[in-house]
Amino acid sequence: MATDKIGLAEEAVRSTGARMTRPRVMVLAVLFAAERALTHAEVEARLPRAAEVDRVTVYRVLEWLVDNHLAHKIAGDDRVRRFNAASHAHAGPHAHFQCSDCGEVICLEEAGAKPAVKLPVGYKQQQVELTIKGLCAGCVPASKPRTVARHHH
Amino acid sequence: MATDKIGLAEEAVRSTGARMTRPRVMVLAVLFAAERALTHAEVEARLPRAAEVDRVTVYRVLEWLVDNHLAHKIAGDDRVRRFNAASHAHAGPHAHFQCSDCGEVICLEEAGAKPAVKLPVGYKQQQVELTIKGLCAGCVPASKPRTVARHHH
DNA sequence: GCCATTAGTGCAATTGTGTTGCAATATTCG
DNA sequence: CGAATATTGCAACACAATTGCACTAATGGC
Ligand SMILES: [Mn+2]
Ligand SMILES: [Mn+2]
Ligand SMILES: [Zn+2]
Ligand SMILES: [Zn+2]
Repeated sequence: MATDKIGLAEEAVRSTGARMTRPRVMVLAVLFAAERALTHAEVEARLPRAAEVDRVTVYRVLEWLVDNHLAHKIAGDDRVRRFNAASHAHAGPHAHFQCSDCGEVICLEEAGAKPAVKLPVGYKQQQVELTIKGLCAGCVPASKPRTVARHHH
Repeated sequence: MATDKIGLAEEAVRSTGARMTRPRVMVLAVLFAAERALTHAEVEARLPRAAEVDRVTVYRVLEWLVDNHLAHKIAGDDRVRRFNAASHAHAGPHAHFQCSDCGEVICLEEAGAKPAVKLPVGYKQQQVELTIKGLCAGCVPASKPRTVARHHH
């Protein structure tokens, strides 16, 4: 499943200078192999049975990956955090899409520059986040009879 | 506290055509009187003692206000939802600021147009959200000795 | 104004995601 | 190898939000 990403993950973890542990490598490999942002539960589900990583450890590893710039975290409307490997494709700042039905999150390429906004005096800007909300392909009500089953919920 | 807003709130609730109830009026009045987006807990705390609205009802009323376009909901990084009355000032789409320390959310005027983004085929855009993250005036580490106590947490 | 209809509410229990404390384990470095 | 200590596993916890259901009250017709 994420087997071919393990080498990459090991290298990435080693590059931080911190200890290289199985949970860190396996979780990052799962993120590398993912086509979209994953929730904690999804990461856990995608870990190979043999990996056996504790729930709490997965939480801590995900946090650690974000702190070490190996992943980024997206806070969704549904109170669930989703994580993406910080790959080359999405190295810089970029926009996100979130499905308002199933919660799916994907990274987007950004066309123009982000608009400037004026903050009240004393406020300090750190980061600008642009999120498109809408329906993913799986959640758009089909005009023609549906062939695929609705994914989650 | 929110006494002078009650009339406005009554009118707004009535305008939806749905039943006018004390919880709806009181909660909306609290939002009208607020200078920033409020969490459920903050709304509850600002309701006059005499109002006596159940916790769950406050949740349901807030949701109802959003569905009826009398308020809008902002999902923060801290997994807490915040609500703002949909006043004239912030009738249209606008950006938000969220403090990454205390979680405070305020509405912002937007300067330029929102940048266009291209969605994958089959995806449908509903809404664009722009959020500035940073530190609010109360949370910016003071260069000069602090006089005001750190607000919340 | 009274009453029937039913939308809205209160209360208790429950869910779901994420956190904390602490003892046990495993990585790294000399 | 063995010490130092970063990381993990486990259990308990925190807390916003949701659900089920019986009870209450707003509304509209009479
Ligand atoms: Mn991303
Ligand atoms: Mn707003
Ligand atoms: Zn979807
Ligand atoms: Zn703040």
